[in-house]
Amino acid sequence: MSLPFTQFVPVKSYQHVVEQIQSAICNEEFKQGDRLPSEMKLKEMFNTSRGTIREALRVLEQKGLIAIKTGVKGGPIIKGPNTDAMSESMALLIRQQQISLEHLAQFRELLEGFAAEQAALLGNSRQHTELGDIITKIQTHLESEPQGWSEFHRLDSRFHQMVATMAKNPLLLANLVTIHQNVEVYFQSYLPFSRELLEDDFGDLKKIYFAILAGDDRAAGEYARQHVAKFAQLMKKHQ
Amino acid sequence: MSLPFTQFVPVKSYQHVVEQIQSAICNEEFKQGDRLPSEMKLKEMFNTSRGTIREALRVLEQKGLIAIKTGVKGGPIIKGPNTDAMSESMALLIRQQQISLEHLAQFRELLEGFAAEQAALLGNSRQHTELGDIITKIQTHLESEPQGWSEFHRLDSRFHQMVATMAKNPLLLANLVTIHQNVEVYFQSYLPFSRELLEDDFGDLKKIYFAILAGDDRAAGEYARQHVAKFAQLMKKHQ
DNA sequence: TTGTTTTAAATTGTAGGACAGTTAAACAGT
DNA sequence: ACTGTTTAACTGTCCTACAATTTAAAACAA
Repeated sequence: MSLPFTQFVPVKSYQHVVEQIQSAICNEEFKQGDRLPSEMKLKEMFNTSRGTIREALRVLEQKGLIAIKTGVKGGPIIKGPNTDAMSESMALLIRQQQISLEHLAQFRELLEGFAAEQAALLGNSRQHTELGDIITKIQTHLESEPQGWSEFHRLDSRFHQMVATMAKNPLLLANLVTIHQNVEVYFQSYLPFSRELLEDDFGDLKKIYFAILAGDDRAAGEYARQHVAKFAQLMKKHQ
Repeated sequence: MSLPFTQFVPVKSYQHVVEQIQSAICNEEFKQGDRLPSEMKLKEMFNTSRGTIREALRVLEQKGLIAIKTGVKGGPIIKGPNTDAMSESMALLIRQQQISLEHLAQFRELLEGFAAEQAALLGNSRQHTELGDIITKIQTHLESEPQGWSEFHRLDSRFHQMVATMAKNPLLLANLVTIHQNVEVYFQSYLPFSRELLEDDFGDLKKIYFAILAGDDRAAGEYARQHVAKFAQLMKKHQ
């Protein structure tokens, strides 16, 4: 027996504030960098107390929608769309041991492979040039006898992000960026630096790059998947 | 020239509170359902004001770590690990970037296909039974001459969620749940109800179910992808 | 004029107090 | 055994006050 009644959930007033501001942001009534009114003004606009406004702002901040600056000409500032909140919630799940390195690697392999395939099919020549530039920069970096991962990581991230961008699906891009940010933590703590590994990694990227350039989606996807799988294996071994 | 100095970011006191409570939760010093001390007690434990504690609790709530109950024996309650925050942030990104039906459908096809493959490989017999139960329930529902989508949707969601669960990757599950929720909006507004479609849809689910039962990952994945693609096509036509 | 220091004003950060609203549990009356 | 009442432990909301931070303007010095 199920009556068509739903539970009565009292809505707290800070939630009204959150919802209205969030809607306004999603409807693009603010541009990135715009300042929201100060707490005092918001308090009057919503006819509520400053405490309530502050609770709402904390929530919006946590959602990655605004940042807050102190001082004159400070206040709540609209942030553009970003993966901060997604990345943080994923990081939290990893800390709570709900997501393991294997889970991350498996999901990444799926997405990275697909992204490379799509990039091979959809990439335009301007993007091919841009991808080539990154490859050249890595080459130059390699010739400078680097002693650590950090600079390589930056360029590697840019490469993968460019590939994901070429795949022209923002959902795919957002997920890959988020995963990348979280994998990096493992990377830095479990993989000791070695010249050999660096060159091996660069070799993989080159293979992916040329396959994309040739429009060979099957090969690009396969190389990308192998690349991700290989490094996941390595990290697991060192863990 | 880059000196090894980093900018000084003043840490707000509510963040100390958030970090300490978050660490305690991640270190499993609380069990799911445990009550945190009341705002008054926390205020004294952290030697701060109630407002600061409340801001911290709002953040923890937003992160999906606690829920708050009013009244005596109420207060902040520890939630178990969950993907609420991740789903919400992903949903927000979808809203903000106005991600199209095509993007959603493409991504869903990729994930749903993989999930079905993995479910065929990893599903245990208890899960097979559970999936069968859902199929039976849909069968019963069909025989009751339904006049709208709503009940079918509920069962369809459960089916797909069960498949994703069987794939044993929480990232995949969180993504699929979120996408499902967001696709549903399109579904409800663009697809007029029809008995024929309902039966067609049910036929697809049955094919996926039997492939999973047989452990045939290739077939399960292929059917799942076809299923998603077909409905995306239909919605696009009616749009 | 130009560069530096001081001052003022806008705005968030923190603290404290008051009271209303909500709820579980104990108690009382039938 | 059921119903209503009281109590106490909580959160929800509002208010006020002052400290800390930052920009901009004003005053001052070279």
